[in-house]
Order: sequence, then C-alpha cells, then structure tokens
Amino acid sequence: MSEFTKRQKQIIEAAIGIIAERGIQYLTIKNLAKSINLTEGAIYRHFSTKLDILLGILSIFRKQIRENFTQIPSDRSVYDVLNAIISKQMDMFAAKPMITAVIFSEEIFQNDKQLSKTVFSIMSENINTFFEIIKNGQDKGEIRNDVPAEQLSNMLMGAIRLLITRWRLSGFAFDLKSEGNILIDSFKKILTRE
Amino acid sequence: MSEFTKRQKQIIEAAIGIIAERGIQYLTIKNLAKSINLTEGAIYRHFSTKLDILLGILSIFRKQIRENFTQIPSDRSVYDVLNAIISKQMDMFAAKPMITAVIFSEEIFQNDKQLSKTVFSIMSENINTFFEIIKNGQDKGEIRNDVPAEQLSNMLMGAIRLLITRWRLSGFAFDLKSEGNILIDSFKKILTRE
DNA sequence: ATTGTATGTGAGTGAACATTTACTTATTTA
DNA sequence: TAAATAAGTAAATGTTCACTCACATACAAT
Repeated sequence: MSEFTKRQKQIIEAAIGIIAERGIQYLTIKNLAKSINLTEGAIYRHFSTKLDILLGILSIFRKQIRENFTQIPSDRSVYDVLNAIISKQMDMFAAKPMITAVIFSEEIFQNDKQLSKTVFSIMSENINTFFEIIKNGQDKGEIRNDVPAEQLSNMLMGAIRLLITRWRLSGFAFDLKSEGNILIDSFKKILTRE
Repeated sequence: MSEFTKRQKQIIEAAIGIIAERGIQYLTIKNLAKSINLTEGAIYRHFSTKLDILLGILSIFRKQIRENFTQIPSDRSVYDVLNAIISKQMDMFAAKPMITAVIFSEEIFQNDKQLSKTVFSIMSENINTFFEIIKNGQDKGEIRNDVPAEQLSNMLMGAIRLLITRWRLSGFAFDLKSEGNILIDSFKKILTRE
C-alpha cells in the first residue's frame, strides 16, 4: 500500500504543478482546488491541513531523489557515478524549474519546524551520498586524498546549490544542463590526483 | 547625505532583526511597528509600501558587503587576499549569527521580481569579486588555469554559502571559524597547480 | 501669535487566507 | 434494498494582512 491515496497523489501533483508554474505564493487551497475542479472543502476531505500537503510534496520529492541516487550502477568509475547522479538531478530541475524554489529553500519553512527539518534532512541525505561516493573513490585511489572527502563533497554540493540558485534568480535564463556539465567537468579535474 | 533618514534606518534595522529572529513570515507591519514602539500608520510616514522596506534591507546589505570586499589590500598574494576576505566574513557572521538567516537567503525575497532581481545582482557582485581575484591569480601563474576561473569562484562561493547554511541550520552548533579555516585550507590545495 | 511641515495615533477597510459547517450525492456493504 | 460511509458542495467564519484616513501634537520659521 502506498503512503497516499489516488486523490491525495492527485492533489500533491497539482500542488507541485502550481508551484512549478506560478510559485509557492500562488499555492492556496482555493487555487489548488480550482486546478483539479474541486471545491476548497473537498480538499479537506483528503488533507486535514495545508501543512500536510506541503509535507506530502516533500515526501514525494525525497522519494524521487532517493530513486535518482539508487538507480546508479556501482560498477562504473566514480566520475561516471557522480556524473550520472548530477545529470539526473539537473534533468529533474530542468523539467520543473520552480520546484527548486521549494527544495533548496530552507528559509521558506523557517517558521515551521517540521517542514524545515524535513528539507534539512533531504539536504543532509544528498551531501552524505556524495560523501560516500567520494570517500569510496579515495579508497580506490581514483580521487586525490590530500583533501578530506567531507570538504570535497561540501564543495560539490555547494557548487550545485549555488548553480541552481543562480539559475532560479536569473529567471531560468541560462541552460542548466550545459552549465551543469561544465561544473561536472571542472570538478572532475579538481578531484583527480596529479 | 545618506540614502535613508535616521528613522528609516531604524525601521530597516528592526526589520532585519525580526527576519533574523523569527523569519520573514513574522515580518508584518504590525510586528515591525511594535518592535520599535510605533503604530502601523507611523511606519507609512517613512515608507510608502512594505516592498520599499525590503528593498531598503537589500540596499543596506549591498553597502555592507561592498565595504567588506574593498578594504582588502591588493599587494598581497592571492591566497592571502582570499583568506583575508573570507576570514572577515566569518568574523562578521560569528559576531552576529542571526544575520546569516537573512544575508544568504535569496529565497526570502523571491516573491517579487524587483526583489529577486536586486538579490541576484548583489550575489553576482560577490561572485564577481572572487572571480576577479582568482582570474588575477591565474594570470600571475599562482593558480591552476586548467579550470576556468568562473568555475573556481562558483565553487568557492558555493562552499562558503553551504557552510554557513549548515552552521545556521545546526543551531550554530559548531565553530564556524575553525570550519572556515579548514575550508580555506582545502580550497588552497585545490587552487594550486601541480 | 500664526502658519507650515514633519511625525504620530487609533480606528478603520477590504481582500486574502485556511479552515469549518450544514447539507447533499455517490458508492460500498450488509 | 436499506443503511452506512466516503466524497463532494456552497456558504460562512474568524483571522491576518497591507494599507488608508481623519485627526492630533510638536516644533521651527515667519
């Protein structure tokens, strides 16, 4: 059994759609209901508060990101693995740009502890995945080990987050995928031991 | 003559304080007025809209950041210059931890196009400062040039931002200065050509 | 003394919002 | 088929919000 009913999933997807197209400030129960031809009251048959809907969004997102991370074959080189993960994430963001406003916005949920905790834990999960891969690469001798894996993974994660933030603030004005490829390429050079 | 009157400055400082302590959602005209013992109407004697207050916050930030960046002597080595800038910033944050809730929170200002445009330009200015320093280091042969200066400055900026975000979300649980030094140290190794 | 200007007050206003309520309709189950 | 339950509606509720307005005070310039 899934965590959500069909109707709940439909509502969550509609909410993601609204954020993707109009931004989080446009996500009101009224607009949400209208977008799937329901009334406001009907929404409350499926979620008891708006917070639960937002948590639903994050839950779906966490799931997607986990899938992105685990579907990578591990017999490839460290660089290929990193490349695949990052590309996949960029694809996801490129497909739904406005969602970056939610997933990298700890500050938006500052007022709600439950939400900010969830967002923070998704972020930690991501960093940790990079850490594991890089540590593994160091152990195998593929990656320089004069710099701690923790520093390298923070640097990678920081660079990706900054790239995406810049992309969003620019109004999605540049091509995320190609900029992402340049980033990966540069990072590859940095990771390589001389 | 300054851009703002004394009263306006007081209001802006109070607004920054509220965002830092309670989050942007708590920044209402009512709360703002209360925090400096005025009424809501009085606020509107000094700013005609709430947007103007937010723009005021950004204007003050831009000024402060410019000051941090320009007071660095340029006759030193590239590493010394970077070290000095970053240390200065870390000192500032360590002294006023709550300010980090505002200063790197582009997300706070994303609801309005004018606001996010301003935030974007401040960020670009910051990154550009790093870019110039690194480019200069490459030209002088002090820094590796197989990776574009743009990528290196994004990586540095991203790593610093992530460090500070993590510090804040952890409830200022670790020592920012020493973590910052580790970061600088690691970055120095990465910048060095072999 | 009078006038003008800057600043403040306190009570409003209408709109937006999340949520509730009383009631209805559709679907499942016994 | 009758009763129970799930899912929907329309309208209302109470609150918060940015912002306005008529009026008050303080004080400097004329």
